[in-house]
Amino acid sequence: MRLLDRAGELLSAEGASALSLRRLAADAGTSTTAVYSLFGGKPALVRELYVEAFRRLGSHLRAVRPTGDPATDLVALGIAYRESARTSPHLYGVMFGGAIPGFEPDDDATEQARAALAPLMEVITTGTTRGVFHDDATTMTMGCWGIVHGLVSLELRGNLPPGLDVPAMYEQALRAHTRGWTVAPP
Amino acid sequence: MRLLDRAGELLSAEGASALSLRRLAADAGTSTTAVYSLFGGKPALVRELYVEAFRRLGSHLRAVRPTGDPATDLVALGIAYRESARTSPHLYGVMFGGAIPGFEPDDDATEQARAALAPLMEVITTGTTRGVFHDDATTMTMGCWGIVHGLVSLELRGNLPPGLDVPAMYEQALRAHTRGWTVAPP
DNA sequence: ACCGTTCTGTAACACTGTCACGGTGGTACC
DNA sequence: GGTACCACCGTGACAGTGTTACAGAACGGT
Repeated sequence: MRLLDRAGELLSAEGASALSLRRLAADAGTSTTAVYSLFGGKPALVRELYVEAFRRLGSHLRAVRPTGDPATDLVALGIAYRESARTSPHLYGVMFGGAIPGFEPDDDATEQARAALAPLMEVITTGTTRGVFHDDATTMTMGCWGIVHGLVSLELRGNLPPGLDVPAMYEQALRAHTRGWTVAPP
Repeated sequence: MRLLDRAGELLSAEGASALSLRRLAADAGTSTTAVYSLFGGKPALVRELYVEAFRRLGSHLRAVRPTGDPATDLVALGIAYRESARTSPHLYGVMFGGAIPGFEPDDDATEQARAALAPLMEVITTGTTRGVFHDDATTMTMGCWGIVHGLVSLELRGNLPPGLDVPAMYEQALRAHTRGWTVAPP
């Protein structure tokens, strides 16, 4: 599907506001109607980009091989998450930022989005069964996703203070966060 | 300024896509040109909403009185942050979600945004001087902002799994996170 | 009273997403 | 081979959007 590929390129290169149906149709050598007959409208086309972006994120996360130590695996997963987001920030904006107005992911799409976090969930469950982590696995998974997504989102939007060594701060924050789940709650 | 108030109401009530200059001008009993003579365009008007939203967030955070224990203060600040975001999710989308296309905060606006986190920074610096926390204060502040913003953002976008007890999970994640900064790194 | 500045409204321009209409291509069936 | 069907496509229109040039209107200073 050339339309979808070109849409991804256009989005990654020039942002969400450059992704117009007319421009997309002209670049793909077709007309705007093709988007409606093939997908059903612009939100439906963006939905495909949405699930494709999460699929790509999932494969990035699946590429980190567990070392056996869940704590270091968590940090490695977080770094892979950040790298995946930084390779195409506009795609990350589609995933979480509501970059395209009028697009809200349906339940099936959000389910596929959550499925991208399977490697994270696996590392955490093995950690809890081994007694390295002490809390509920789902709760801890959300905590890890939260800090990773939060820091990446703040970085991409320019909310971090200028002159900050982001990779060092990021890794340090990830280490501290995982440390918080390894010690037993009082 | 009636235009600004109405813009905030319109945004909070019906979302970013309902905030059109014509609708706004008709509601305020004026014309779209007023937005250009008074602000300089729609992005400039949204900029005012942006700094106002962060001012409101800052006052919410400043309303929590420190108890003397930095760890519990951090959790209280996180809960206040979440409540402030949930009272007007669309405003939160303007702050972080890029809800209005074409609006990017300038350096001055992002500086005012960062200033809203002053209460968080204060609690952390007092914690580090007392020896409760062991890392760099700025790094830890970003970590706290990251997990809080990340979890709130995921919740507002519907990315958390259905049926999850969000307040309980949120507080537990915050406690684990602060615990990670209280123990000394190995 | 005059002028200059500032604000306002009207109307237009260049866009956008969306859809009804007519046509075109390929495929399945007799 | 001929034909009916159906999915797809392009043209053109409609209703919106942000933006701005231009013509008045209100205001204050000289």
